[in-house]
Amino acid sequence: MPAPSPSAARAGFPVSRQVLADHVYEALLEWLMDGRLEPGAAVSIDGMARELDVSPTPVREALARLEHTGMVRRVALKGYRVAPVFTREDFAELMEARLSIEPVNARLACSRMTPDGLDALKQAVEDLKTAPRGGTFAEYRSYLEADERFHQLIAAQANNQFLLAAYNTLGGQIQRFRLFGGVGITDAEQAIAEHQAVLDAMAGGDPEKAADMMTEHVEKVRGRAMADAPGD
Amino acid sequence: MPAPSPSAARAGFPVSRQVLADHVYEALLEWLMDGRLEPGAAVSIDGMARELDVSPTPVREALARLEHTGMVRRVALKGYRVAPVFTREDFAELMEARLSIEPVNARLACSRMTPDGLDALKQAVEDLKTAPRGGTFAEYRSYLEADERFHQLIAAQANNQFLLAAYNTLGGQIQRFRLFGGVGITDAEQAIAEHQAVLDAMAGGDPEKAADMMTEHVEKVRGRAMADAPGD
DNA sequence: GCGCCTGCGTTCCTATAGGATTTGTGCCAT
DNA sequence: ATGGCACAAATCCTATAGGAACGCAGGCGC
Repeated sequence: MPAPSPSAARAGFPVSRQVLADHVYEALLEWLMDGRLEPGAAVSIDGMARELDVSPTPVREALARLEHTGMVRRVALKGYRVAPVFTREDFAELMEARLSIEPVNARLACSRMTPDGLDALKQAVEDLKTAPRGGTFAEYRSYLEADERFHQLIAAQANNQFLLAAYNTLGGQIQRFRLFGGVGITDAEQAIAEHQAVLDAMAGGDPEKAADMMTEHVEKVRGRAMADAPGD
Repeated sequence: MPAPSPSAARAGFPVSRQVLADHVYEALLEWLMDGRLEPGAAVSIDGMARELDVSPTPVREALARLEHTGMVRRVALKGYRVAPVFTREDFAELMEARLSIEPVNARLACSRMTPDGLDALKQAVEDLKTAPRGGTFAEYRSYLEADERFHQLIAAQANNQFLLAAYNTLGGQIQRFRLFGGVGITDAEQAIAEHQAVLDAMAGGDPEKAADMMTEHVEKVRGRAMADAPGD
């Protein structure tokens, strides 16, 4: 159907070309990560195909991949739904998992840090500080993005493909919780200070301290969230 | 005609029915896990469809899910291949990741252990002891299966969906390494003793010791494997 | 001989069609 | 009024067809 551009043979196509299913995957992931698809909502294959103006086949493939991230769930012969909102137990489990992985990432990232990596981290913290944190979602969206980016960069700098994959799975869930956890951004000052503490330890080249600061950060995030949202 | 028996009206159909793509997924996973599909081998969509006597569509869906486990890799417009053999660095990274997750699993599993769970663990260790460890693959296949099962059970008993998901991703890679790491089973006696030590700590209800024993086990596995397979 | 290109088979990728299943609605019997 | 059945629409699931890209072999020019 997109006959006008049958091939990416134009100058400088990406090193690895993408197919339709990849674009669908990215579109769905973006919609999940920025709240356009709400927890519990049905994700119809045919419906998505109509909306994206593609056939159901690539949508099916993209959803099959997304299922493995835990962000959508499938019931045979019934279809896909966005994973439901976190319960209090889910959140506790997520934080427990973060506590077992992120401090390790921080320690490894610190000992293997590159100058570029450190710059990127500094930029993320800077973005956190300058990001608006107003009431509407569109406002503090960039704040959440910078938060997620900070942790993702550390996982990447740890230079371990398996830990990175494990974190990325968690990261999607964390971001979904940030969006739908019920609480807005009520702890920006403290969170920024904790991020800064991690960054300082990294810049100082102290792996153990970086790990400790990360542990402290995640524990405090857990404490604040559990206090803010006692319901459920 | 009062024929209200759609199809699954047989006695006790599974709570969640399966579709073709699920069967294809399981078949491929089994072939990957028992060595029938060797690292680097091409996994043709059409070819698999012919072999399994289904259309390419469910095969494509199954492979899309498998890609996210890291056991197969996809190159756009070129197809899927079984992930290549582990390099020495890959193995080191895998063990590093295990060391950050499995001791935590062991600690949590110990404090949350159920009697049934403990029985299953005991059975796994028993199976390890009695499994043949002869030279041919078919011989020590059950040994590898019991090994993987032991660790998987602990991850399940930890009662944390995220840690379980993280472990399962690692577990597939671990099993693939056990199969294709180049070394057969040269350390059964020591490995069994280490498993027994973990089990004893679990049975004794000492979470910290369980975690320590697990750490020790993984570290020793790493040490033995690095010594056995110095190449690469 | 070496490099390039041209043709062909294989494979991937997307769209489409049709069967199977679930869900929602309305009617009928109790 | 309530429960159950039948019918209809929407959706999922699988198969199939055809276009597009890749890999390879063979031939041509240098």
